[in-house]
Amino acid sequence: MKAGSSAELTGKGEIRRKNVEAILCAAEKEFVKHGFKGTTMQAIADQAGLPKANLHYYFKNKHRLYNAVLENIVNLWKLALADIKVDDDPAEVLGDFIRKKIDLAFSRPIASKLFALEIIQGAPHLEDHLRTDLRRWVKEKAGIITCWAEQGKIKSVDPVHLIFLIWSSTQHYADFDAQILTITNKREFEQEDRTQVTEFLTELILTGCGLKNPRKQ
Amino acid sequence: MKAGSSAELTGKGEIRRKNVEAILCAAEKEFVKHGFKGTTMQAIADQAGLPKANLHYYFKNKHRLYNAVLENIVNLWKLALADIKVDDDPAEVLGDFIRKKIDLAFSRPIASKLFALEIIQGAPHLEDHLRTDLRRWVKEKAGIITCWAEQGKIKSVDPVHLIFLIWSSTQHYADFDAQILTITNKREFEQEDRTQVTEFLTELILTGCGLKNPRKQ
DNA sequence: GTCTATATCCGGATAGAC
DNA sequence: GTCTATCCGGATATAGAC
Repeated sequence: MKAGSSAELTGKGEIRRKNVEAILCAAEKEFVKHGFKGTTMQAIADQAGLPKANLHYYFKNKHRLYNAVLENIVNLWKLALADIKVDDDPAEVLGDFIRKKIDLAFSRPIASKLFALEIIQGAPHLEDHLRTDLRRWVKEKAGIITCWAEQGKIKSVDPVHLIFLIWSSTQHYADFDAQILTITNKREFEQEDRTQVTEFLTELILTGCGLKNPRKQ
Repeated sequence: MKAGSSAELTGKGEIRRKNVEAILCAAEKEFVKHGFKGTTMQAIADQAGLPKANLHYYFKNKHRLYNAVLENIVNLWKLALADIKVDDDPAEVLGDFIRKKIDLAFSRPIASKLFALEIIQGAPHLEDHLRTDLRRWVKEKAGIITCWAEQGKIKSVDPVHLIFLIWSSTQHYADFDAQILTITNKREFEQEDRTQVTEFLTELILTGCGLKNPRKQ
């Protein structure tokens, strides 16, 4: 059968898609556990249930595979960067932002961890994204928060540190889950925990900004 | 000359102390950059300015060396766990705690990062510390915060999540420094940044707890 | 106590059979 | 398109000279 044929329903494209998916998923897990250098192609192959040579067939080398994993994660992040306008209500917007970040942390903890790992190790593969996309976004949003302060809609707080606070406090539940679960003596998070964290952070941060939580009572 | 002799002023103990110190310091840096598996003894030796075989002389193997590094870090953490009493003033105590954590983050960023790395990767070497020391500490302190709430000294917030919030928001400045510096377009933190972060977090978190910042104006 | 030289093993990558 | 067998560089650890 010739390569590239699309005669069959479950054609080669389908197998490829499934294999690539399995490899990316396995790679994410392994890279989090042992970092880029510490992860072996063999371990990823085992996780994915494929022979090692197939990984090289689909991705050429370890670096390309790693970059593919990271790219997926950066895209997730971009989706979570809410679009805020000056006319919006501060309490609503900040609340939404907190909720969105918590959802990401609880639904994709491994992606969150790999992102954190990269930053901790000096962001060697993410420098571009940080310097362009993220920096622009922070500048824009900080400007809007400053406007709100000038209009008396929000207490005058440093907007950039406020953004960092929301990032750090929400991401913590993904990155440090091992610590949190051990300390609270749980095996894994439940829906209840997610709700509780959302309420706690929304309430405390909004109050800290001199805002009223619109969802409270 | 016999081993164990202490005849000389700069005796063998002194050389040992200096070498061990250099190795531990170099190891901390390398382990953060590449994780446990990804770090090579050769890289640590180069960093420390010693031949590789000396590392094995002082530490026997890679695992022992890693554990020695971690032990130092856990001790740092224990020192930062403030001792709180029910009769203390909540605003003073929480402010002190925030300040202490920020000082640790800014003065020992690499130690902070290695600790974070361990937790993110599932805390394989720290489980004991988390389950015993840390869990006990959190339980105790949470109890005190609950007492404060019952006495009306502080708004009724979830004490455990409040502790996590202080940990995450302060540690963020060490662990994510690459992201923060890139976004704010700086080369490194200055004393001014440290002060600003302290004031921002103290003010926002205390306000969020319904407390007045005793150091403000 | 220090360091060179080396034994042994493992990981990334590929050649080539199927 | 898939997988086995293999090459080669590099890592841990140690033996043994100094």
